[in-house]
Amino acid sequence: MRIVFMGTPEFAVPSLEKLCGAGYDVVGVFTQPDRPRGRGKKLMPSPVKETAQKHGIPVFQPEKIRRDGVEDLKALQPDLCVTAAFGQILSQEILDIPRIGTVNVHASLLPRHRGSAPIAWAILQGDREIGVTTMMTDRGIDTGDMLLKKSIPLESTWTCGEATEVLSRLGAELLLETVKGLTDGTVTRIPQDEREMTYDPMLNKDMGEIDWEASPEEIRNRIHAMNPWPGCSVPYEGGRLKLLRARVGDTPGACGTVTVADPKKGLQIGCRGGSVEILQLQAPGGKPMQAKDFLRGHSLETGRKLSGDEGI
RNA sequence: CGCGGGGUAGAGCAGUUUGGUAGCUCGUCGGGCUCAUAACCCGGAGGUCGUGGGUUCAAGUCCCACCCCCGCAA
Repeated sequence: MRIVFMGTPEFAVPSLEKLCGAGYDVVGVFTQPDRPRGRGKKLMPSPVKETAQKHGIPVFQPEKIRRDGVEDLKALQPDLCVTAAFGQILSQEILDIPRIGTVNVHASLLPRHRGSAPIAWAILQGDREIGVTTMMTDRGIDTGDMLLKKSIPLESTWTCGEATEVLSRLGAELLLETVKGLTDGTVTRIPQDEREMTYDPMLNKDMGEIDWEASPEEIRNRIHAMNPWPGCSVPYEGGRLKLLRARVGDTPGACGTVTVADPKKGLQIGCRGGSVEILQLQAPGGKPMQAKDFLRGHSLETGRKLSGDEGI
């Protein structure tokens, strides 16, 4: 079976690897064009491109596949297309090319969390379970019929980055099952219940703003959901102190004020109905570190307010 | 040449402007105190100050080059 894979970030890599490892004939890979990224503004290939090249698979990087990629895709004569966090919307013309159709790997339990940042939104909204769904891609955004679904409990310690890693592996397994089931006819298409669907917008920097009037759980969820991007931070000595990891604390105090700051006891900040303990943070110019390590070299006064422009 | 911050003991930092004995908090090791300790007291070990060169009587500090780490830009 001739498969064409479309994907871009790290999340899609295990799916591509699994297909190759299972012996499927991946005849081409579509991914986003190299973008200037990283320090020095160098042109960087996407993780999926690097993986494809490692396997010697031809790579196509149209700026807009529905405009510049149609002929290339037709020439590949795919039986099946697989998308995973590709980052481009497919036109009907594209969808009509593969004989069997196009399967998408989506990192949520559809119909909840349609959109491009499903994992972050699941964490942000306090979901107890997260998961992946494979589906037939159609012209809408994550609206197609579902094929297989797998869920796991969401650990309260997980950041979005960590959950993404776990789900990318789960998604790869599910994709393999789906492709198998699709070829031997054992999977069935299940329409999404539109009444239960939610569509979540892309993340932006403003979402890294912490409302200290929120509950400890809500604040922890936000910190974890925004890690690694866009990140939650508070003003600190002219820069920003990034808050990377947290848990519910045990030292209540006024919202947004430091209630504990000690190399041995850790760092806690008061919020509605309790406090949040900051476990891991990142100072300007520094690497991520444990909050207790940070406090060995920086002293924070208890009672200091860290909301607003003042910082800490 | 996109902009900026940084590299000093096991960890986190100060010291660099103005060159002159390597400091702080914590950890660690030994001793003491205590019913007890994330408590306290005493003592010790632990450092090529990122690398190479230069200036100087003298360089963590000034000059040049290089290496590495991090933030912003999605």
